[in-house]
Amino acid sequence: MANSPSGDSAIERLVRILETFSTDRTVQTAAEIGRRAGLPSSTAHRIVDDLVEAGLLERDEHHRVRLGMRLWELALRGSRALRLRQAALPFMERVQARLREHTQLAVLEQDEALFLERLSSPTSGANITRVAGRLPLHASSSGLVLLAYADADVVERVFAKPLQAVSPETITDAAVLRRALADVRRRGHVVAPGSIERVSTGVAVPVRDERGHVIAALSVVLPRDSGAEAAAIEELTAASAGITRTLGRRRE
Amino acid sequence: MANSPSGDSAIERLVRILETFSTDRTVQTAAEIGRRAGLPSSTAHRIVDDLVEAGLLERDEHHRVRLGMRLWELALRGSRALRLRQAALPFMERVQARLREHTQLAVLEQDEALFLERLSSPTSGANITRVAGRLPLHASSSGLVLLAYADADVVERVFAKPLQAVSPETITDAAVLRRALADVRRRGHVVAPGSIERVSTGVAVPVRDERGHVIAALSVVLPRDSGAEAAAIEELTAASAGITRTLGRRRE
DNA sequence: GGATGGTTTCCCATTCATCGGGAAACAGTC
DNA sequence: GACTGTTTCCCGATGAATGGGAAACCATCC
Repeated sequence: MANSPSGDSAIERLVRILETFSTDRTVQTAAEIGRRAGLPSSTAHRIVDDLVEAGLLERDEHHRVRLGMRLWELALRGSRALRLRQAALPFMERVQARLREHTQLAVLEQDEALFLERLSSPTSGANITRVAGRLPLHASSSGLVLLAYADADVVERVFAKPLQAVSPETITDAAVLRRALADVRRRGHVVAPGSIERVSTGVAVPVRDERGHVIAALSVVLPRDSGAEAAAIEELTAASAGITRTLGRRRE
Repeated sequence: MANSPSGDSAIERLVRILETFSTDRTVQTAAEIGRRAGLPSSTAHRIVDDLVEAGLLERDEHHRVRLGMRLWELALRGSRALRLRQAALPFMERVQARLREHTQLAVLEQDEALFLERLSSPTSGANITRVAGRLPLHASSSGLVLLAYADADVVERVFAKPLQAVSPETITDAAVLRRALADVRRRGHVVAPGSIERVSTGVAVPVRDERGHVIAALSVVLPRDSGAEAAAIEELTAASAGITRTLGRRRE
């Protein structure tokens, strides 16, 4: 942009604006967006107007603004996320039907676990993960799986920073984490009690594409001492294989 | 932009670029994007680079480019589409489990029916709708429902243009369409045989938000003469009510 | 091997769209 | 009605984005 002392491109700016939205902040005024994105009020207004014009944002009855369906549509058409989600959903449903616990699909994105889909259990409690939400790689069963099969540079970056504790039982020691990752690779699954919440255990397995690359993690959250770990591993492994098979078949 | 004879804003341009992607065109070269979006090659390359930098696009092994997970994430956080989809999914699953036919959720977006979710039937045939796909309002059962409860200006715009036939049985006569819409409002559902495919019948009902506004259409696609219409209407109506109830409960 | 069609990268002078300060109109709210 | 926050408008200066062109880079095919 001309005359932008902030020194960022138009696109970075757009991303910053979109980032001001979140699950618990779905509507805001143009001024709020400006403040959060570090933009002068008049600039923020102009850009927001443009975005509304283009359909990426929508106005509600109070002239406030929220993410538009058109953005959703543009982001999904032909996205990897959609294809993977479509392939995975039927199998996730089966897992959910059998185990009746939170069932989740996550991918590695910018050194974090990004959750593409979740089927919630009506019985079981808190929802720690959310669709389009993120968790650190070392602090969730899905993350551990993704990290275990991740490229070397990702692993390096994760170990370069201190391992933040999410719960009292999060792995924060690098050596312990390395052993855990080796374990995942050896066993092909992970059982992580209390890594996020003390009362629950995450069980996760890798999901591979048609060429054998790990592209996602499939997981369930069990109550801490349900004793259902073995059954969960079995269900998840079967589902994972099914997803891979589906991905192999071109065009659903 | 400085020096842009095309006379369009940076955002329109971005939208045009994103629009070059589709379900059957998920990866392309920067040059292809430029051509499709009507941009000079050097400009296209620069913008694509920026988008990759920002994570909105991703490169594959051949330096070609596709929609990025980050875009997906940004588009979903707090979007209306996500919330609605989340609320609807369990009910859609139930419908699908009972009827074993394609089950779909669509919203009105820019005078067309935009499909937010679909659960496919393993038994039943072709997939006419796709997640993030669109259909004309007058040529699908979902569309008819959405149109029946749409704002006057939408209706006006639809009737302003000639009604394109999608299949031999698509409603193309304005008077017939008006009667059909009145029917939908009176009955609270629609049964549309052959509007898209000769061999199938669409059955759709409106989905209302907590305040009673119609915000979506829920539909199933039945084989033409299955005789399951009545059962479908009943299932869909129950599901629709369930979705409304779920939406009423704040924060899932 | 080398010729070919396409893609990508780099360079650079021009230009006009973007930026943002400020002030006034416009809500909502207490 | 006074107040606080939001939105809309205006406008001059600035420099970032533009796009033409040429060269480097790849595949692929003959």
